[in-house]
Amino acid sequence: MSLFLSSYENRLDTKGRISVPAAFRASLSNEQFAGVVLYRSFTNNCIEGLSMSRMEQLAAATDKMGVFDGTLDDLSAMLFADARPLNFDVTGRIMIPADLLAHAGITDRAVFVGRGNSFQIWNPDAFRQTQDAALTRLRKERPDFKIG
Amino acid sequence: MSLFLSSYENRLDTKGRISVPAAFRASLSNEQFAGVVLYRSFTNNCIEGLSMSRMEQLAAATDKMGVFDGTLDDLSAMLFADARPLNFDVTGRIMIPADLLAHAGITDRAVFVGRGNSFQIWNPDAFRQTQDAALTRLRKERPDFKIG
DNA sequence: ATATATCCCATAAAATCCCATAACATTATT
DNA sequence: AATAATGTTATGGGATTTTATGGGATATAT
Repeated sequence: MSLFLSSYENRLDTKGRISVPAAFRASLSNEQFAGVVLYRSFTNNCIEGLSMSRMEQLAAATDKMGVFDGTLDDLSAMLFADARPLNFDVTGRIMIPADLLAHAGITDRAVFVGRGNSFQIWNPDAFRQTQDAALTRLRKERPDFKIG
Repeated sequence: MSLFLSSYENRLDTKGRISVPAAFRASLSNEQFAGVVLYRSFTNNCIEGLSMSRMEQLAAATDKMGVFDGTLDDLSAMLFADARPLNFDVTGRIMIPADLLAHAGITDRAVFVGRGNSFQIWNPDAFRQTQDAALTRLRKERPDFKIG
């Protein structure tokens, strides 16, 4: 599975459509389902994005351990209930549902943010703030960190 | 995995392209992805460079934390969001994005600096200064240390 | 019927391909 | 040792393709 890397800011048009970055589409090119799965982040004011196959992988994983873990069960139930499969149109755009946009505070612009095996969609300003905060936190907590 | 060694100064052309040193390309020749991954150094005014396979290793390491608990490490989150996968063109050049160039203060020339498993890209003058400073510091801290 | 979504095509900007040439280094030749 | 020959690498620039975005027309649903 190829990774989602980097960040791309795109704009929503008057019809509410937005291009999924070409690089992300490339990461999804071997997928059965030509599109993405989105859901509201539990932890941030942003939208979480996955490939359909990763969604299936999650279902399999919860299946295995889920029955005994109440919290996990709740989480995955929520996730599956909230998840929206969205097809690309011919030019690689999607229409993000209004409630997801509201949850992320997105109006006319959005940043697609790579997270390795998944990605997020943010309001550009909110994202910058969160990034700055994370960097500050990192510098404080481990001033000597290296990427090895 | 082969190493990145030595330093090479190359120039950016009018389109912003720059040749990745042939020796570095050779180190990457058995990679799936024909290119490099660049990101802004957290600690220096320079650009960090990695192979894609190294990026994938990192993703695999952080993946266990996963989707449900949302605890993807600050560090890896920042890294994935900032990392730019850049393909070589036919002659082994890449286009370094403008924000990375700005971060490193690079305009028309850049030095590729081997760092073993990774490499860095510097403004030539900034690199020389940093090198000199490091040498002075070393001499002071260990007066008995010999240069070669 | 009215709103909502999908298909289709158009366009400008940016990235990439492709070929040509210049610089360099290495080897061979006198 | 000096010079010529060769192959590799770096750089330059025109042509082509990709990508993001816009909008009209057609379909679908409430």
